[in-house]
Amino acid sequence: MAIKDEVTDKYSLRGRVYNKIRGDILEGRYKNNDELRELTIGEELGVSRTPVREAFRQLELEGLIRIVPNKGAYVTGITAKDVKDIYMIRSKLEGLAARWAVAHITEEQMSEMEENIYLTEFHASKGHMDQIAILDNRFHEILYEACGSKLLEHQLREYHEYVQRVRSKTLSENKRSLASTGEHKLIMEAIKSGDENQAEKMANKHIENAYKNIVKSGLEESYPDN
Amino acid sequence: MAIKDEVTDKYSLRGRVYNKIRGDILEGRYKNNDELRELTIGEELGVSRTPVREAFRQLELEGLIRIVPNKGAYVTGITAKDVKDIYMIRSKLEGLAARWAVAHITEEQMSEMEENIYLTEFHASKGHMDQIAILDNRFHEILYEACGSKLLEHQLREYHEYVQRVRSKTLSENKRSLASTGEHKLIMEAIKSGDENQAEKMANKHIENAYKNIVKSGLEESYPDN
DNA sequence: TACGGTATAATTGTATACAATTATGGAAGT
DNA sequence: ACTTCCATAATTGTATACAATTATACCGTA
Repeated sequence: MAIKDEVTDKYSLRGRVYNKIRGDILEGRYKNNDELRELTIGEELGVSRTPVREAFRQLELEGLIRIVPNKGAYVTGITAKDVKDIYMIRSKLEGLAARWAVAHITEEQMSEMEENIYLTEFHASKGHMDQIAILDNRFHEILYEACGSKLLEHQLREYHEYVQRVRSKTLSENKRSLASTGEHKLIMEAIKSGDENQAEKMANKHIENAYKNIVKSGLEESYPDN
Repeated sequence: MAIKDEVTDKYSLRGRVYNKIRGDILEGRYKNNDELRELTIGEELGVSRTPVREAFRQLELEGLIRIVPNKGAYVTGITAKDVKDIYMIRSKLEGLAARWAVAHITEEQMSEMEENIYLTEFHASKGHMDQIAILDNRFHEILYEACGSKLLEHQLREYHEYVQRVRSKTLSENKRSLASTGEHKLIMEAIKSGDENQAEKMANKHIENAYKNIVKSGLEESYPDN
C-alpha cells in the first residue's frame, strides 16, 4: 500500500480546497477549535459545498480537523505535545530510512545528496539563509526517496510537513543550521560507506538534536495552544 | 494533532460505506487494481453517489485506493512488501510506545495488562485459539492506550489493522502464540518494573519475531500480489 | 482486415435541491 | 429577571441534476 503518493490532484476544486485549508492549518492561520462552515469556505473559494465537504473528510482522516456529526467541523491543529511526539517518532523512522537507504539509494540520489551538502556549505558561508532552508528540506526529501519504501517515504514526508512551521523558524538561526549541515554530512558519509548501523544512529541523533534546538529556542511560542 | 481518533462516525451513510470498502480491501475481498465505480457501490449499499465519493476520498488519503482524476478509483491494497515495511516500522514504534508507557500507564491499564497475560495463558492451556487471538489484539491495544500519545496511538492502531489479516492467520498456529504470550509477559514486566530501555527492547524484539514467524509460515500466500 | 474518426454511452466533477438535525430568538408564564 | 417552549433560521447529510471528461462502438476508407 502506498498511503497517498500524490495526496490530491491540485487542479480539481476539491484539491484546491484541501490544499488551502491544510496550509492554513499547518501555517497556524486558524486557531484551535475554530469552526469551519462548508458554505462560508465555499463562498471564499468560489465553489459549492460538494468539493468542500470532500476536502473536509480528508482533513478529518488526517486529523487536522474534527467533524462532529450534524454539527460542524472544528480545527484540531498541532500542539506543542504533538511536535514533541512527532520528533521522537521521526527520530526512529528517519533512522530506518537512513538504514534502508544504504541498500536502496541510486547513484543519482547519492550524487544529489553530496551535492546538496556542498551547496549548503557554500550558501552557509555566504549567509543565504533562505537557500539553506530549501536545501535542508531537500536533503530529507532525498533520504525519503532513497529508502526504498513508499510507505515509509510517505509517512516521513507527512510528519515533515506537520512540523514545517517550527522548523522554518529555528533553521533561520545560523548556529543550528551549521550544526545541522554537519549532521547531514555524517548521515551521507555513513550511507556512502555502506554502514547501516552508523547511518541509522546518525539519523536518530540528527532529529533528536533538531528537537533539542527547537525546545531551546522556545517551542511554546509557535504552538501556544494546549 | 490527533490524526483521526475515531475514524468515522459509523452511523452516517458515508461512514458505513467507508467501513465496508475498507474492510473489503483489508480482508482481501478485492483484488489489486480492481476498479470501484461510484454508482455501482452506491447501488450495492443503497445510497447515492455523494456519500460514496466522500468515502472514496478518505480511502484515497489513507492509500487504500488510488483515484485517477476523471477516470476512476482503483484498489491499491496491501502487498507483501508493505507488510514487511509495516512490521519494521511497527517494531520501532511499539518500542517507543512501550518506553513511553513506563511513565504514562495507569494502574487500571497495568492491571488489565497483567490480567490479559494470565487469561491468555489460561486459554492457551485449553487450546482456545479464538480467545487467544482476541486477547493478543487487546494486549497491543492496551499498550497503545497507555503510551500517552494520541498521535502514536493512532498510528500504531492503523498499522495494526493493516496487517490484521496476516496476523489472524499465523496466530492460530499454537507454537507462535505461546512464544508471543511469553514476549508480552516480558514487555509487561519491564513496564511494571519501570525499565524503559528494557521495555523498548522487548517490544522491538516482539514485533521482529512476529514478522519472522509470518515469513516462515508463508507470507506470499496471503499477499500474492506484486 | 486494419486503421481513424465520430457519435454515443458511461463515468466522474461540481452544483443545486431537498431532508434532517441543530442553533437561535422571542413570547408566555412564573 | 428567569425559565420553558415553540417557531424560525442556520447548518449539515443525502439525493439528484447538470457539466465535463473519458470509454465504447460503429462506420467508412484504404
